[in-house]
Amino acid sequence: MDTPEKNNLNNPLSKFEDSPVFNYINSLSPIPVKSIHVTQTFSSLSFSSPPSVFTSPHVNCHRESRFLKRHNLLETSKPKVLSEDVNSPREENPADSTHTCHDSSELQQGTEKGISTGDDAPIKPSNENTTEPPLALKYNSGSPGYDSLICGDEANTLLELPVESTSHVAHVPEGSEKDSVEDAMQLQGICQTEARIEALDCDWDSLITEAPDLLMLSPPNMTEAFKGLNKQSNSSIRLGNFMTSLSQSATNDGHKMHIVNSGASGSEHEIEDHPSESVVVTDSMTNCPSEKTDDKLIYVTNRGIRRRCLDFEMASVQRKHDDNANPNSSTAKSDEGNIGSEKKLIPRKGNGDSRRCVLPGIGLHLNALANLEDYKSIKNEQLSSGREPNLPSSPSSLQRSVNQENQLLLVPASVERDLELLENEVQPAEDCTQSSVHMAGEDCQQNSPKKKRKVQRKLEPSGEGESCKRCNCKKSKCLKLYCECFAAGVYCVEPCSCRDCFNKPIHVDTVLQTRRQIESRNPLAFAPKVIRSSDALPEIGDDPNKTPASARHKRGCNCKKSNCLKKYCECYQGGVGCSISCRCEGCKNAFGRKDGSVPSGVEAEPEEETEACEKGAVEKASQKNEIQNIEDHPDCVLPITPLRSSRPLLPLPFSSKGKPPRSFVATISASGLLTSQKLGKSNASQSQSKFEKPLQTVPDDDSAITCIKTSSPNGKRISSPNCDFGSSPTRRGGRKLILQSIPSFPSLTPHH
DNA sequence: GAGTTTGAAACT
DNA sequence: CAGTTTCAAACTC
Repeated sequence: MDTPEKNNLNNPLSKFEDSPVFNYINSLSPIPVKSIHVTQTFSSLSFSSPPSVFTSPHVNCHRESRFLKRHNLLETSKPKVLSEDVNSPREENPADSTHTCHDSSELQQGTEKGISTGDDAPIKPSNENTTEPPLALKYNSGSPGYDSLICGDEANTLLELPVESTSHVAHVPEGSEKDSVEDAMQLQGICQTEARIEALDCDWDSLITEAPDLLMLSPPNMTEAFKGLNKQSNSSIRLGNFMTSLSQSATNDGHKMHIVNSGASGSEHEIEDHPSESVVVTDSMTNCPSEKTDDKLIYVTNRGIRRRCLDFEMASVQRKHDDNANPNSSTAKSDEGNIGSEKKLIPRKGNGDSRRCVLPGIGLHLNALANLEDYKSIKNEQLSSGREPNLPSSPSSLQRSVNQENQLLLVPASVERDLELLENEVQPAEDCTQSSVHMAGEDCQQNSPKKKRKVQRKLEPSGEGESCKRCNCKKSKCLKLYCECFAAGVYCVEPCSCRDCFNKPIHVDTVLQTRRQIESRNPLAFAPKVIRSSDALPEIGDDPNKTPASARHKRGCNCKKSNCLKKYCECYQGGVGCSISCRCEGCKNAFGRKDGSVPSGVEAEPEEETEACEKGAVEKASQKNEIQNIEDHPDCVLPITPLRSSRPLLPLPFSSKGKPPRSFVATISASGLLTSQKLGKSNASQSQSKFEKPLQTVPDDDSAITCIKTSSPNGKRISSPNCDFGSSPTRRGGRKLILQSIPSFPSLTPHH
């Protein structure tokens, strides 16, 4: 176990010197080759990737968090190791390497699900997020450990998040075994540098200008890293060149990744690839300044976007990034890099919307997410933080981070602190981040599960709750729709106070199976309950139902005592008005009554509308709605639901099929793959409007997809969310047909 | 924090 | 499909 990797590691260094990096640095255009490799690996991997039920964002986050922690630990403990000897780190942690090997082997062997077993071990830890020195050590130990972790986690993630995640994962685990190994080797050395570079990336311009200094100063490691890369020497000179190249590349592409990659070599290729893969995301990312700031961050964000799309995916991606970074080297550097990225990420969040962050759940509905930088950032954050990044929620934190970004570049330590703080705060919930995108942090921040929950609920009754899903299940084992996390397609996270929870990466198989069962029963079971479409307005107009709100509840509520004025009412909770499909009694939904009457002006925009009375409620609801929408309808919200994203994982298969169930779609979209598409139709506009960055995903599939599912297997009123928006709202009239025609299930269940 | 209410989810 | 039970969130005290 140890030996091979070690050997590889050692060799890599030499490789490092030899080709990629050096050449890269010298020439500046290294990207292509590696990136290509990466992509390939990804592709292979991605396909192979198993179906993860949800990739739980949480999981990913945890992992990431781990990474971060690990990184931190490493950094603190072994910052220089990498720099000194890229190889050494790997060697140092033979045990780790072994772990990695196992994981990787398992992953590879298991390819899809086999991983789960292997993953379990690794995953659990990751899930816990709790600081794990061991993990850190693993990572530190070198890429191997790192890889292992990654493999395990990633494997899960991969399984979960086939496509994007896979890509990331790919390099680590299987795929790119060779490549990965080499990359890892290189990465170790490079990673450190990259990490720093990334930090630098935060502000290329500034960095560039300052680069020399920064490199020299802030990143002593950088220099070291470079040395490591080069193995000594000329780091400064090369750095100078490197910097210039980077600056150029950064400016030009906006993909810092390239630069980094070039510098870093190997692992980074992946990054580049990712961007390409998650085109939308990447683009968005690139666009965002913040993105630039963090190469890795970008990666992560991209990944995150893809994922969160699925949070899971995101997490996986992030992991990969982290892994990539880690692998190399120095975990320490990698860690640093990660950290840096994270930090940066955080900042971005702060800067960007992220605060809002982050979206929840899986929510993960995520097309938009992909688009949204915020979403990305959020995801990244989440990932970095751990499962649930809390979303950094705290704006303050975000802001801090933002401000820090620059500082970070210069002053890593401070950044780290921030990151840690963020992590602590954030960890709670990915969902939050997502859901909260707007609300952001409110919820997420909470620490204790119960408290958090309550707090969140109080704070963010509607949206956030979802976004940061945290359940309190006692009997369902979190394997039923009763469980919000499960329903959202995300893994339960630490903040959850559930008992006997099986909704964890460790139990991926169980989760998937259960999910399948549920989907078999009701294909739309995991679809967003509330379909919002800003676009829907027209529909609304059309809709007799009157849902004032653009959005609607997929099934409609059945309230009898709450008058649809409390969260008991899913419509209300979702911030949408009741519609014809609702069977509620005495409907007084502030967002729109079943009869069509609009309570108080809610019609146009529930969120805005509700004002008066229920403003609070309404607002909350609206917020939730937004969140939900996002989650539920990736389309609408960017970030959307991690849930969806998580779902998407499952869907991946669907994707192949072509028409994932909405949930699937959502998830997919989140992941960046398909997601946007779905939304595209109905929600795209909305999402865009809100996020504006939206992927705008390609509508193609979406339309089809969206409509497709409307027919519910179960028969309860299911209108595909998408359809709903698009068609349904209008009501079923014509659209139902369409829905029927569409095979929602296939996409969903089929896979597994 | 404990208990109650509520309605969705699950079951029959 | 309808009725009942189970469940956990939402809510209240």
